[in-house]
Amino acid sequence: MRRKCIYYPSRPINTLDNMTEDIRVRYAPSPTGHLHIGNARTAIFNWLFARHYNGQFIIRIEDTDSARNIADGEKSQLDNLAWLGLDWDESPEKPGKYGPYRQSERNEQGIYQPFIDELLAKGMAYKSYKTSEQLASEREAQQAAKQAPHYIYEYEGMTAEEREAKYEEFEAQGLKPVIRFRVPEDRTYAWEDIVKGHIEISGKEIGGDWVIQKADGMPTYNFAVVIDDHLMAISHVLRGDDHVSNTPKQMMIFEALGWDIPQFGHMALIINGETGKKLSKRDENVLQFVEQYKELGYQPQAMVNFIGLLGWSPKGEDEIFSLDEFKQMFDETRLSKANAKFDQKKLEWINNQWMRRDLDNVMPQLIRELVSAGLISQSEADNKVDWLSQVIKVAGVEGISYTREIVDLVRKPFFELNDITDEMITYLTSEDGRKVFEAWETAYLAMPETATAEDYMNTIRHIQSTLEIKGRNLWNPIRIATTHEVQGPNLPEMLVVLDRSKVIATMNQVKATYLV
RNA sequence: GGCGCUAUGGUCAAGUGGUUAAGACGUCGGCUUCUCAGGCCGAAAUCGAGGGUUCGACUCCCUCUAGCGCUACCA
Repeated sequence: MRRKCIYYPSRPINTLDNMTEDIRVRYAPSPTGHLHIGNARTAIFNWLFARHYNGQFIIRIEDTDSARNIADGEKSQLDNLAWLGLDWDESPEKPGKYGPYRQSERNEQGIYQPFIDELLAKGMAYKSYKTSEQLASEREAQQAAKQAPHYIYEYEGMTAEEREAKYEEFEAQGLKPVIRFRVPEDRTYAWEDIVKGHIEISGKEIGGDWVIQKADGMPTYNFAVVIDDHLMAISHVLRGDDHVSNTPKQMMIFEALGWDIPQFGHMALIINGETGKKLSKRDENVLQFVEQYKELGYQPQAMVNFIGLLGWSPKGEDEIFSLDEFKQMFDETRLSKANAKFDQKKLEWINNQWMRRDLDNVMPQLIRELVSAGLISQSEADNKVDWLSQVIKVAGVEGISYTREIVDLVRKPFFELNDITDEMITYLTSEDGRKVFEAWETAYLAMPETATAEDYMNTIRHIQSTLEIKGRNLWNPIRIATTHEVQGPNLPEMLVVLDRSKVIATMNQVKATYLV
């Protein structure tokens, strides 16, 4: 059964605000790449959980696989988290009293070794010298026999002394051991999951004795997590569904060491809409990384808004929320149990909403897009901020999904002119076209530079009534003469923004080329 | 194969025995008497299937099916 109350250590946290100081959650990425959408989601929900209950949010780097760590992985992750608006109480750069915050450093300091030794001494773990070839052939044999892969304990029936003797024998052969945990298969591991309710898994289903320390001396993930979560006083673990089957392994270590077990919550996964599978870093067809969205000009608030609604729903009907609003509303019982497809269209819509809501703040970014697209130089842009923001508004920012899209919207006719097509020539040189052009040219030249969109509209309406020409036959010749386009934003508004001398030059050019 | 989890429209989802089954994205249609964008209005679901329980089931139970996850000296 799901319940709103989370017990830690044994009291409902919602009833007493001053009890919430015990809440400590963590985001624990491995620095193998940039911040993935899925990881961002885990981080955001952990942050929300911590902040909603006035708890602490800490970041721990799980870099026990040195082969997979990449140079700037950690920095990039943290930078992107900060960009999203998250903050944290403890991290490698902001050590608290539970440091260090990188598992590699914790290992160097010998934090894990005493617990490995303790388990060894208690006979709950042992040294295993099987080679990867042996392991592979055992597994193959099991699969061939249609059995579930299961580790085969090599010291069955031996006394401790006999086992020690074996160790020496293997060592003499120059073999390096890993440490395996002796899994109690008669136990059932059960917990009340914060999102999924009651879950239980039999010790028999673990797959047998698993490695807690690798041959290189590094602890494995499932072991280090337990040690660190305990030592760092983590009270709640909110993570992806894909960790459900790790949970019993971790529980047995907590138990073996005599420690309290944190509350677990396993969130449904984000899946790829096309493949239906867990969103994977290898899916090239979906933008996977927060950084990619940032580069296209998605707003951090929009990313948070979108992710916050993926696998979680608020009570009312609103859809646009800030991080702070999510924090106020957060309720772990509203976390969805079913996987959610990543819907890029919805993200686009949410980002559009945020850009419009926050247009003044987004404007500098929009202008920067024009500079990086080479439409205008930086110095010129600096001098024409007001004009550029008018152009951007007239061109239709209201319709774009992310800032990068403004470039193509604004390019023509504000920075370049289209070629005149045959269709345009037809509009221009028709009988109506010639009349309209002449009337328009006269009217426009008579108008002051300060004319408003309304003035231009009135002028065009006036031509409509005197010439009795309307619709495209009226508008297109004017559009073509001034912008070389037959479609685009509202013409009167464009005319306000367009440089008058350029418009006149364009009109003269059109006239000389097609209307003499 | 085994174990675990999940199942409301194309998508995100509300819904906890009696509702016309919310809302949003997307799609389609109409209007906004130049186009595009925007705005406004409107349309579309036998609640995975089959059995029960009940006066009554999207809601409870059982079975099936499907999907996903895990099954490493990765995390």
